[in-house]
Amino acid sequence: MRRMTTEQLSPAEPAVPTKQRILYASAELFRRRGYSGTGLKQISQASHAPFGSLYHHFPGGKEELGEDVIRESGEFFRVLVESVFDGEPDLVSGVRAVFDGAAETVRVTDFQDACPVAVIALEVASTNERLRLATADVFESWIVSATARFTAAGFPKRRARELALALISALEGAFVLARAMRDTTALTVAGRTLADTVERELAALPRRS
Amino acid sequence: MRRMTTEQLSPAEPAVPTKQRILYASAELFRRRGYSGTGLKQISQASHAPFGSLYHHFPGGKEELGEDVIRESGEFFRVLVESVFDGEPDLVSGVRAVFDGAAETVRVTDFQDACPVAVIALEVASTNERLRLATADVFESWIVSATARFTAAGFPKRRARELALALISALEGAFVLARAMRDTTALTVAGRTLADTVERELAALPRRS
DNA sequence: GTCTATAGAAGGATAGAC
DNA sequence: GTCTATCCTTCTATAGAC
Repeated sequence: MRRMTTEQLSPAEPAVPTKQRILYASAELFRRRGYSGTGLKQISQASHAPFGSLYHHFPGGKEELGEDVIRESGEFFRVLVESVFDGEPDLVSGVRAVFDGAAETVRVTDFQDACPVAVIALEVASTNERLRLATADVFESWIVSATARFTAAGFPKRRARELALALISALEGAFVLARAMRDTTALTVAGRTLADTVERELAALPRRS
Repeated sequence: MRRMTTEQLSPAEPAVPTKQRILYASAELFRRRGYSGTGLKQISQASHAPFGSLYHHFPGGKEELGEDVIRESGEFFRVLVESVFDGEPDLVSGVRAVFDGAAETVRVTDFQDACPVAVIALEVASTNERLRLATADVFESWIVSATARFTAAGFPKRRARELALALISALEGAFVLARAMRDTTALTVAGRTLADTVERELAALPRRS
């Protein structure tokens, strides 16, 4: 599967528009050092963009940049996870593949990368309503996306959304543990546990006509 | 149950030793504004301690203070969760009570408080080895604590630890979602999902002699 | 739209009087 | 142990030349 990182999208090549370079570099820095822990000068340097360009492309300053990073990263990961699901024969193996893919990614990046949405969500949920709302919107879009998978597999809508919530919760939480402990076991175990639940409930579902 | 917050432990009363006031105020600020997002001058102000006292009690500066906050908060929450478990008649209702208690807490604090350990873990796991190690130690202590509960209920040690990992992952992840979305559903759903898994596996366990 | 320079505030840290 | 004053760096943001 594709690696769950945006690293390869932050080149110094002039072919990539300045605004995109800034966005990608910001996402990389935010997910590793946090939102508060990342300075605009660092972003300017990492994106090979002069400092003034940041305020040209993001007149709202760091906050606007943060919001754009959240929303773009959210979209990126939603598409990525959907592609992982699409590459699997059924829902249960799809769930396993998502967690195993995440485990592989954190291992390959030497436990450097976290989910930028979760990092910012934890940091600013209490203090910055604009960014909090952006993270909430992203989580909701992920939930809607996953819920559709579960309903398509036969779950009633209500239960499908609950399982989507449980999936994303487990994934984000296991990410935190795996990175802190430098051990991917939390991710693989969380994935298998949830996959087992889905499999069992799926088998107990009444047959569709 | 007791509220999952240290708020009440950060009084201005001179009866509380300065060092403790600093620790409590730091924990409060870190969990709401993050580690990088909290300044030492803020801590000095919130703890009603002169700035110099910070470096008197924590010669290692912000990093030492951060480590102490992680380890003390970790111990605090471990004891708190154990007391919740002890107040329930069995393991399954204990699991539910922990998640429901967490949901109640975030609701009561108006979604202000996160888990300080998770916040710092996400922020600094890649950039500060000392703090990363402290968060890893805390997570490990939680896992050990939860594993003991599961083994006592009859699970084999290997599976007990897996369930402990799944529990803490789900709890931390649901915390992130609940706070960002200002909705405790993620916590209650994650708790119920995990409790169901535990209940089912418990029933399938061979009877103990 | 690119880039430099700098303002003004806040950051962590230290020295030293009391 | 308490508290004030200050140092130097870094932060976000802005002004303005090109």
